[in-house]
Amino acid sequence: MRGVIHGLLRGRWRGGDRLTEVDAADLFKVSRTPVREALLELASMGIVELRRNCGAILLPFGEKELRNLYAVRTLLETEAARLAATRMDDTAIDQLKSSFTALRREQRPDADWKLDRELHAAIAQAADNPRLAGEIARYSDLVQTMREAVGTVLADIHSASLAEHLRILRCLKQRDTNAAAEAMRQHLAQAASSAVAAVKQVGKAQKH
Amino acid sequence: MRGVIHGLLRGRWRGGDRLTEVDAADLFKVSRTPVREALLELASMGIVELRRNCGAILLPFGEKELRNLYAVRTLLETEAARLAATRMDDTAIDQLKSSFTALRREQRPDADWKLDRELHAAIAQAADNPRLAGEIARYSDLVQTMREAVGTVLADIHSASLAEHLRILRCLKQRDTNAAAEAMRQHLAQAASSAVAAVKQVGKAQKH
DNA sequence: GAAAGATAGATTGCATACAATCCATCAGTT
DNA sequence: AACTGATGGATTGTATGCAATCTATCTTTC
Repeated sequence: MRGVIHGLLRGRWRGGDRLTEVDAADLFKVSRTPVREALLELASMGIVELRRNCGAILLPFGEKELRNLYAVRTLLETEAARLAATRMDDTAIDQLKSSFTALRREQRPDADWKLDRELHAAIAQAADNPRLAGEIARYSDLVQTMREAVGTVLADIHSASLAEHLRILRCLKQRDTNAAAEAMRQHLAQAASSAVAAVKQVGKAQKH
Repeated sequence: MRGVIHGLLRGRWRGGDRLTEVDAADLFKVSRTPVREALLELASMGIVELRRNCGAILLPFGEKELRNLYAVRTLLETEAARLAATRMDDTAIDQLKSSFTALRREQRPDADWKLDRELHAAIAQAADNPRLAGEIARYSDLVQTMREAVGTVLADIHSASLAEHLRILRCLKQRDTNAAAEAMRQHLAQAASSAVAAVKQVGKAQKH
């Protein structure tokens, strides 16, 4: 039950909090079985640590952890961008480019994330390495999960992202591998900074 | 039940084979519950694909998939080596070096893999990014699982690995980030070639 | 003959009960 | 007073039954 996963985090569990299977089951009005599977998935995503007969403890998630996460994500996605620069076909690039320019006209903030995810997925796909694409998708899901867990503060994509996206697409179109990788790196650095800022804001809010 | 995971593969399931939960449960004389969790873990490792009401299908695993896997692994581990070159402390490096030279004298082939895993784990640890270390451990486990699944053919570590290990340690000691990353890359390239050769051998053997 | 619908079988998703394991506390002994 | 062993509570690991869902085949209708 995927809802359980998000639910587990939407509440404000602080890092180090301990949650047993029965507690979680009671909390979400389901049996232990789906909770158990949800916890296993959360553990595989590195969000909780499962300790035998001790319950699941929610790992701390602050600036340091966020930067570590984005470090790995950057590693994966810059490589994908590098590979995509030689392998992605022009029609896919043009299609995405027009999607982004269309988005700019419409000004729909909620569609930003969707298109962002589409771009990253398309690049991962073009890298022609399903395993790499799978890892990228995993991290995309992870970020999405954390975003929902932290709340709406992270909902706004940073304003410069559109320009960054277009720059990535331009590099891909020009078949410039190094430039594409660098553009992706900078895009993710911006995203990381934005996420860190949001987490800090939430941290402050929780103290009040 | 981790035994189930290995057992699922130790048999010769060819890529595309379909296995339902009840079949697996009967096969290993356990109930569906642990089988289910094992399949979920296998799916998270990208070894099987879970299709609703269709059973788990074992993904094909040939040369292409192996090279894709090692491409991701190389990405993770070269970065770890790069980071470790500046952060790993001398005592840890020296300790590993002496372990390897001691191993050379003893000539115990079964201890090779263990020490190899220790080296990679130590470097991952030294990178000071628990998430990166976690991913590296995940891939180490994955390779180990595949190794056991394919059989004893992959059991022999390639002969040049000792020299490669020592070279990595030398680069780390010299705090040469680029050299350490390059040494790790070459080491993994060798390992990949060795694994590919073994898989091909098994493929031939299965045809007879 | 082809397509749409129904029906039966198969398969997974969830709930509950039970067994095994672990941890902490407390009593007893030196 | 410190250490060892036992005991009870808590927590996870596993088994089993039932409900929901999907797939494939067969039937019916046009």
